[in-house]
Amino acid sequence: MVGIKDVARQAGVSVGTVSNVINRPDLVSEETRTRVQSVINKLGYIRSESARQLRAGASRIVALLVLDMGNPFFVDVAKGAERAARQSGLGVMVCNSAQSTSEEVEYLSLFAEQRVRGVLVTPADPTGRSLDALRRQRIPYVLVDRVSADAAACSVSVDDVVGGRLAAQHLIAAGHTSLVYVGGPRDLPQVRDRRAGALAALQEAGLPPEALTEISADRLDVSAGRDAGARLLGLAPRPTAVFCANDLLALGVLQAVFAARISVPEQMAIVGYDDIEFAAAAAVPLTSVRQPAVAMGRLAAEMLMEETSGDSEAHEHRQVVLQPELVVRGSSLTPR
Amino acid sequence: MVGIKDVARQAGVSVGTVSNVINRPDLVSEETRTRVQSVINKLGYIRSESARQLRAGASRIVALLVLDMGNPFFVDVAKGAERAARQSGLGVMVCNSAQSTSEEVEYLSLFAEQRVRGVLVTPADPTGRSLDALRRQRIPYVLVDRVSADAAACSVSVDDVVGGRLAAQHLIAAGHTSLVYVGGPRDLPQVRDRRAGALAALQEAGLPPEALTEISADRLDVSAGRDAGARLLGLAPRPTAVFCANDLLALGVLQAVFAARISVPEQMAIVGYDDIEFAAAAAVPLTSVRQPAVAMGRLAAEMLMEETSGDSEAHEHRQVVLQPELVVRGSSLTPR
DNA sequence: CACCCGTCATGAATCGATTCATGCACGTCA
DNA sequence: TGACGTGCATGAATCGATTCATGACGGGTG
Repeated sequence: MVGIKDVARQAGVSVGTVSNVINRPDLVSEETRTRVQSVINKLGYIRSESARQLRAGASRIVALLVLDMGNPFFVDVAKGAERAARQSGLGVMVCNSAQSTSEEVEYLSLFAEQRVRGVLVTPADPTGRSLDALRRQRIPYVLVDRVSADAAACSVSVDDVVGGRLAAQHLIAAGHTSLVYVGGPRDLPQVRDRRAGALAALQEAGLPPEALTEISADRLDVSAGRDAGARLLGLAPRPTAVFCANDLLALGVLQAVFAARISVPEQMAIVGYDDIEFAAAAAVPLTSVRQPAVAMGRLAAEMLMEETSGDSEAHEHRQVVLQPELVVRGSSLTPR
Repeated sequence: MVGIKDVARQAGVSVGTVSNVINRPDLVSEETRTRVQSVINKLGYIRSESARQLRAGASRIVALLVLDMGNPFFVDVAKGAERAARQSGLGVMVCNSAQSTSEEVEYLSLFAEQRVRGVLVTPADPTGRSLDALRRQRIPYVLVDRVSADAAACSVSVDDVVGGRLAAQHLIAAGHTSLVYVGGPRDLPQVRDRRAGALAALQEAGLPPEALTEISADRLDVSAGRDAGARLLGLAPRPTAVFCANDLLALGVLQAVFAARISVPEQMAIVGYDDIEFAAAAAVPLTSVRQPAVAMGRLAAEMLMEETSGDSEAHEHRQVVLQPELVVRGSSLTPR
């Protein structure tokens, strides 16, 4: 493998000069620069990131750890983060904790070994303990889609209470006086907050808390949604309005409801959450609460870079909260 | 940041011994080992991957470069690759070329700088030129979902001609005598091969090549599918059978067809490709050609590790071709 | 007692790029 | 002419872990 020394020898200069050609070309005379450049091209020299990194102390990679790469919402977050990072010359390593605390811990220690520049993470560990490892190593991190409980880090999130309220208000305005919330694992703040928002909307409309029935799925994916849909259909009287903690669940529910030949939205209105592309593409387009996923990824990356670029003592952690937006589609239109 | 030297000093041993405790514990006496271990824990020492890597010459990371992370098919491939790599203690860096040759080139050079252990790639560049960079750097790579034209590398793919034939045979068996192929960018082999398979099936059934009408989408995603669906509806006479190059397109077509109040499958049968989870979750569950995506990712990673572990001279490149499978669902049931 | 062997620990050399104190050559100005 | 500055190039030191030749020590054997 050709290294900087080979280039230096071929070009008849010192290694320091080659390094300068690459990193501070203005310090090198025109003539030397072109000569060295041409040798670099001829030999196909590619500098070793590990050597650079070793010297510099930190890598040029930002890690992104998400809960579920099978959820297009996180794919969008990744897209936003990647774009922002690339603009600053950083690479992004996207990893999937699959909502498992142990996977999360393993990945975080992998990141620590890599001396990544920083980590963008939607934690799976409800205790937040797994992040201690990062703190001990002084690796900056930004919480994504989660508010930092103790303000120990920056965070970018979307107001899930508002989102839940928007969804429920919409259903209430359409005349529904009771609704079902299809949630997921209780320890996910997202799941809890969306429910809290829905409850608040009911209360504001003068409806009792009992107007909200909850069905709890054990994962947040389509097949869990199908199971939830089956349970939903077993309820008596049959619910007329359903709000799901995310679109994957909603699509599963939709499918189960369809299979039972119940028409949407006439007999049952369904609202999802995230507004993934497949929500609009469902045969009955899904009403959903849109989250600015790409923007969230971008902001998170930008905040991380802000933190790592300035001097770390002066840095003040920020909590950015974005607003969700209701997107009304066919699955919840007011029946005439 | 605490390094191996700090550990050595605290534990009263040499750096070499600390290294041995970590990497070859059997060479160290019980007593020393536990003492060093406890110092490691106390100080929170985490070894620097960059330093290891610099010495070792190659990193412990495998790169995966896919065409579209928005396509759940590639998410599954990533899942398979990740699982296999993790079992061998390797990390996976997943990146998205978004079908852009220039992005691809940038990422590949990033990988080269990182001295990744190897690359799993579904090339976007139709010329295959972008891979030369890897070859020059002697970075092993495995083609995913693509056959190596010149056998210059290993590859794992699925027989797309067979897949296309399966889809078309199914439609022909249901009584359709002409069909529309909704394809994508012509330079993607996947798109071409699936079409070729469909043509072959027509021929085998004694139907003329004109029985296949082609509509070409410019991307392989849902919104391109919607556009294609609109064009499809403009055809006269209206087609009764549609085969799409992937499920994203098919979902878009389905949506457009639904919006036009044409019933599926009674008035129009639709078959997709990939069998992503959302295919089954569509309100009219989509008939699709299933590809063993997770297995493909796993195999690709395994072949890469096989290539990198043995001595590279002895390695013989292999071309593994998997078989697709038709999954019949509601979108194509034979009308009674 | 001399010798050998096995078990452990040592510490210098190494990987490749960056950085910075040093110095050379040339030009300018007093 | 000597002093000084500027523009460039130099090469040794450095980052942190691994590796390996070396050697210390203790026990067993002839």
